[in-house]
Amino acid sequence: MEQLNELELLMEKSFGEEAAAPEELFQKKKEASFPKTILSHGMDNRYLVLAVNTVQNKEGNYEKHLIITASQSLDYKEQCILRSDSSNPATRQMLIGTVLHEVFQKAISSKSFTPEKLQELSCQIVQEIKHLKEMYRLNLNPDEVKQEVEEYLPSFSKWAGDFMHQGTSTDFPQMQLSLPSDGSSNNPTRNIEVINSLDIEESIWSPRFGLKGKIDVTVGVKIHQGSKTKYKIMPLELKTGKESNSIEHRSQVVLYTLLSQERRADPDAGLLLYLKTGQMYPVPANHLDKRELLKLRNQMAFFLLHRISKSPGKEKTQLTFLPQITEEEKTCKYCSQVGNCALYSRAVEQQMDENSVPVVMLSKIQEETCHLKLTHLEYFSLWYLMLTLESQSKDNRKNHQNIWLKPASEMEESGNCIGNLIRTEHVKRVCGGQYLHHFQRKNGSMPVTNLMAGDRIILSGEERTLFALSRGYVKEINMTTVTCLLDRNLSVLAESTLFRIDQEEKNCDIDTPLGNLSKLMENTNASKKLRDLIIDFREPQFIPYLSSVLPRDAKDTVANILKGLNKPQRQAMKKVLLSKDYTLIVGMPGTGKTTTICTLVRILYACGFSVLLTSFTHSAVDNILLKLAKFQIGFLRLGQTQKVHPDIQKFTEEEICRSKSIKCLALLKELYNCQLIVATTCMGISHPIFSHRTFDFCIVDEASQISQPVCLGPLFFAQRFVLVGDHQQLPPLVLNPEASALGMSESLFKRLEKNQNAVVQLTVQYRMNSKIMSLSNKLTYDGKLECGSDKVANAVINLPHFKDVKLELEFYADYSDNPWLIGVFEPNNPVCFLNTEKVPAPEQVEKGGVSNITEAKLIVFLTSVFIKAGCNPSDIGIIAPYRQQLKIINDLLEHSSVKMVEVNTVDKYQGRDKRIILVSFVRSNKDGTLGELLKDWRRLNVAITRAKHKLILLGCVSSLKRYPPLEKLFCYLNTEKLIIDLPSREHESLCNILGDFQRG
DNA sequence: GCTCTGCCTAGAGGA
Repeated sequence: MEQLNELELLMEKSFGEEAAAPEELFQKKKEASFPKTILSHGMDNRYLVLAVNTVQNKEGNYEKHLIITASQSLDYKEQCILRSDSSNPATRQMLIGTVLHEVFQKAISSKSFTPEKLQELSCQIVQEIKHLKEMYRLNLNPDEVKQEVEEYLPSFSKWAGDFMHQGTSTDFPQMQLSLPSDGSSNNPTRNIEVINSLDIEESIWSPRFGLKGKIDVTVGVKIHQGSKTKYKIMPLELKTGKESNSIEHRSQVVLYTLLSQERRADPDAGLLLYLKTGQMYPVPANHLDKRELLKLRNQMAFFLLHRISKSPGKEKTQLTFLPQITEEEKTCKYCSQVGNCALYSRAVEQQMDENSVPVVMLSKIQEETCHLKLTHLEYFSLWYLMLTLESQSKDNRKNHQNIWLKPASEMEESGNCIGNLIRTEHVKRVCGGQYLHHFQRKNGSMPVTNLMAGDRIILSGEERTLFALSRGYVKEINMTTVTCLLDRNLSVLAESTLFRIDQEEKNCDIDTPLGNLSKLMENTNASKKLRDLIIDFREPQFIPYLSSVLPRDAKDTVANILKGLNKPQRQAMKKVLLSKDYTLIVGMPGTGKTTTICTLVRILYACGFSVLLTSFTHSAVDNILLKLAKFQIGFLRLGQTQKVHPDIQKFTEEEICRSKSIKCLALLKELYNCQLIVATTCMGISHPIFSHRTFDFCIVDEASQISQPVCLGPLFFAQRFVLVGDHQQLPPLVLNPEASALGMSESLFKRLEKNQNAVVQLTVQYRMNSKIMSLSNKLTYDGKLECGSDKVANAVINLPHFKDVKLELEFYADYSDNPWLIGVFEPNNPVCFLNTEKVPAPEQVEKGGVSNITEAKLIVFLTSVFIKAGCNPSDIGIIAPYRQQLKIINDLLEHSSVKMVEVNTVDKYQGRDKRIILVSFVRSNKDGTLGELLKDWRRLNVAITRAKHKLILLGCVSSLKRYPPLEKLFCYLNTEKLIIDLPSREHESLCNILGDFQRG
């Protein structure tokens, strides 16, 4: 039964039929196995396999069903299901290994290895939520895990008794250890004494060797040789598996000695401790070994660095070949990456002949990939290439080298670093692996900085040797102190240590989308269905009659909920309920997407369906949940509590565990299984809940803004899915131009829209009045948008003091012959474009971005007038495509003491609205320079669909009409006579008025 | 040419 260890083991009582084994053979086996076997609980238990059946399960995966018995009389049998779970490489041994590491680390830190202490520690650690979560994932019984952990404990005590007792040098175990620094000395026998633990999980990055890692235990060791004693600080590596003292294990220790040199003197050697037996081996770090390991490291790095190449002559970028596939079948047999390796080889390298791949491996590749069509392989390689390109794009590769190379004082100028910090107050342990630290500037106050609460950071010492001590995030920052949650406790360092904090680079997560892509290619029913639908565009199917899906007792409730909806919304609900595969809901601007999703969830809930609710961002997920919470519908919100909306935090796993003080697996299971509705972001799908639960429906909001491999993630866990979005609004963000050209910004929503029978459009909108709505109807929606009611259609802005303001303005200047001001502020003119051509208002291009100071001044003037006329500042929104312009506008507003007016980019305003929107288009030049941003008609569509009652557009018509989308807009505005020219030098007179305004 | 959001992510063991 040895080989069962690598498989997920599931025991179920069963008295099912079994295939009979030949009687003779069976008798022999029975006699051979039973007499010697101890039939008890625990690790050494033995069973006899009576029959084996291979069965395909619901998900299409193959399982082995064994009938086994533990009794000689054969009257008590059990069924044992063996599942090879390739998508989930975590195993029981890994979990037990992790727990044992923690127990040992806690014991050595507290310098106590008494059986009582060890017992207490294992009890505590096994009960920690993070481990219970893994037990849930792996279907393990906590008692069994605890029992298995406890079997190691006597060896812990034995080890401590051998190496850590009080005594003379010769009392310690003798070991063969020749330290490289001793030269070729004669006698390699030493007595080894472990004094203490100096650090646990010490995290070291070594730019010098190009390595990083965490050292299990950093120990102080005395090496006795005769009367001589040497003191060394060494890495101690713990192993819980078989005592192999293998080349792999020893090499790992050698690498740790290299890391260790970044912080202190060369340890010359490290220690390898097998916790099963308490046996410890010294590992000398010989020069030649180090050199060979670094050579291997460099070969690996080479392949990782050159994942793509441009073929000579051609402009086309391609994925490069991976290192040659090994010829050893055995190595492949136990590799967790065989599937991916075969897939890459077949799809990317297209290696299908004996010249490029070892013959024995060809069949392996064939076996792993034969279920895939050419279209699937092409989809895989294209997305693999695009994801790789994107992950290598400039913004994602801001490397860590500055933290290492540049002093903090220099880095502070960028605003991403704070140096010269000392620790104040005590370090507070918040929970396992999170420590609250307070820092203060050693002399003086904090520098000007971009760092904000919630930012991920890297903490280093000012000294180079203390590079990247810990990672974490900023909890709070003010003029005098920074509070950080760090993954390590820094109180082990001297109090006078000077620290620096650097903002962590954004490393784009390529693992999740790649993992999803790989999963899409798996030979399971769920993946096959998604491949059919997504790659091969199989037509989505629908059930003809609602009666077959609606439970009778839910009909009234559903009918009631439907009452509150408009016609297209009801159609959407119906379509979803009838769907067997998927539905796409197009939510045009202002059509109540969030309300529609909320209603959809309520209906599905009433029917007893389970729903997985997701979106790319936390805020989009919470928007729906905030509405849902009002209807007394229960749900579980997964994800980090600190990222969740404060009103939703009480629904997070962490909060529920805390408030109900959940400390056992049974309660955790109940928590995971009790809600029909589970909500999380698309990236949150590695949660253990998804290794057991599937859902009737998966709803993805903002789907038109999510890239395909990310959007795919949650879809694996549901029978059918609903994508909600609008591809006429902004697409997924892609940084790399080549990836973008290859089609990376096409969302799954856009791709599947080809199947029109799956699409429902929400066309009735409740945001814009009819004049504002007409713009995007002409520009993008072909007149499909309609107002929800006359009230919506005719709504205008209310400016109670406008008459007074008008009088005041006329006091300064005569506007009778150029009444543009009235044109702008008149509530019955909901749309106008102010042309700055004659002013003029030229743009400024700097390295930080594009801006337009004249436009900014005009915008601020208009805003001030709206407020003076009685408009609530929080009803006004200012939009510009460029960050630099926002900065200038914000500065001017602050100068004019205008508060509560929200200034943001077009991209950030997607999904939001305001009563009044002012748009500054910024671009204005004579040389014809065009930026990329305004070329995208979807960005323009978003910009002009945010205002409810009044939309003021500001820019230079002659420059802007070079952009096709804007040209189309001007064409319409012209026919409606909505473009107003500003007179020459108008901004100067207005600025004077503004000054008087504020004084008055 | 200037738009930016998700991820706790190194190592826990197998042979």
